[in-house]
Amino acid sequence: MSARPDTAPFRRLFARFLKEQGLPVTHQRLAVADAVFAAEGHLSVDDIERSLKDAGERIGKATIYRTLDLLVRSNLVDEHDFGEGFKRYEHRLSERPIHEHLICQHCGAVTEFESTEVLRIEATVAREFGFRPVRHKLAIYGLCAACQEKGVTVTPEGLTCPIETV
Amino acid sequence: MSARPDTAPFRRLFARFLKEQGLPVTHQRLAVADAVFAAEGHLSVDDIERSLKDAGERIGKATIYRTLDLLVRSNLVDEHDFGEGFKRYEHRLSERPIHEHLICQHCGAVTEFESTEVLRIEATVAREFGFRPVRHKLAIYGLCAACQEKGVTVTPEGLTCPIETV
DNA sequence: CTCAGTGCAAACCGTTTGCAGAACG
DNA sequence: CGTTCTGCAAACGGTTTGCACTGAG
Repeated sequence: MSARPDTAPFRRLFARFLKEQGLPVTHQRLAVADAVFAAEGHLSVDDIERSLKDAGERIGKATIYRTLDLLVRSNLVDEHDFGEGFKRYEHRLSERPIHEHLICQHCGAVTEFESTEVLRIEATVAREFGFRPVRHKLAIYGLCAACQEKGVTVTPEGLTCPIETV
Repeated sequence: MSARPDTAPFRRLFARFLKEQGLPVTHQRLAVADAVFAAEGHLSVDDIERSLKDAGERIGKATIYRTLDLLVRSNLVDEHDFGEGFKRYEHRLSERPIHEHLICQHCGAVTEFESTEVLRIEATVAREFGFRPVRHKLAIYGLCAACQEKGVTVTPEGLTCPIETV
């Protein structure tokens, strides 16, 4: 349970970004950044708020949202939407700079994986459509191994394929 | 401008789905289904509401949302979230049953493309993580060809990579 | 006739914004 | 000290829900 890496270097990076943009380096901004950098998973705003409260910080939700916007703009943090009705945030300082997500539709577990094939797809669309890719999001939804072992199955209730159109 | 395919067969499919589920086949449900089947692009709820109003239908927003839920459950319609703060809906009756999206960050244009490589990626994660893929979403964000020709460029304001972590 | 569906409006909930007071530079 | 930020609370906007009424079966 010693998974608390030193966040100081990351905090310093964020401070540098703020200075470059001519923005004040406030205690609250550093505290929010710390909360995100210290965590490993995909954090909701509620997660961050709780983490700050546990750390004894008294920071309003509005400030958290405003700081997350800065963190995303600084490229130090990625914003995700896993279709839960709210956003999640993940720092980019792991050893997996580009990765995709596997989302279990039953338990909600999120697994990360890397795929160089997506880069090939990007290159293909660049060639074929003249599109200049900047960023991509690949999410695969399904059942994780643990849920399959528990005997969970997806219950299809829709019309079955192939669709007869006549 | 004759892009108005016959929606009757699709409407019949949806009616069949409703009957299979023991749900009443109402005028409103068929009207919403028609509006989605008749359109080609990725529709917002506002688009659908407007289309229904233009067709002389007086259908409340709540009914549109409730019917879209049924259409998605029937597998006749896909739900998308392109990060605009609301959902978009697209019927599945085109000749591109599985396709991915190219989203221009400047003009918002959405282009569809097919990629068999994503299926290979799905197979890989199935093998590697024991994950059973059901559905995926791949969206590539960047600049479309038209915007590039207009001289639009992405203005990076964040810290530049690679990130020095010390 | 009965029960589910519809329309309306209010509730919901994550997120954004306006403003008086606090803090960075 | 001026400008920007912060916290609070109210506003916002897409979506959902409660309820009296309508309509499908």
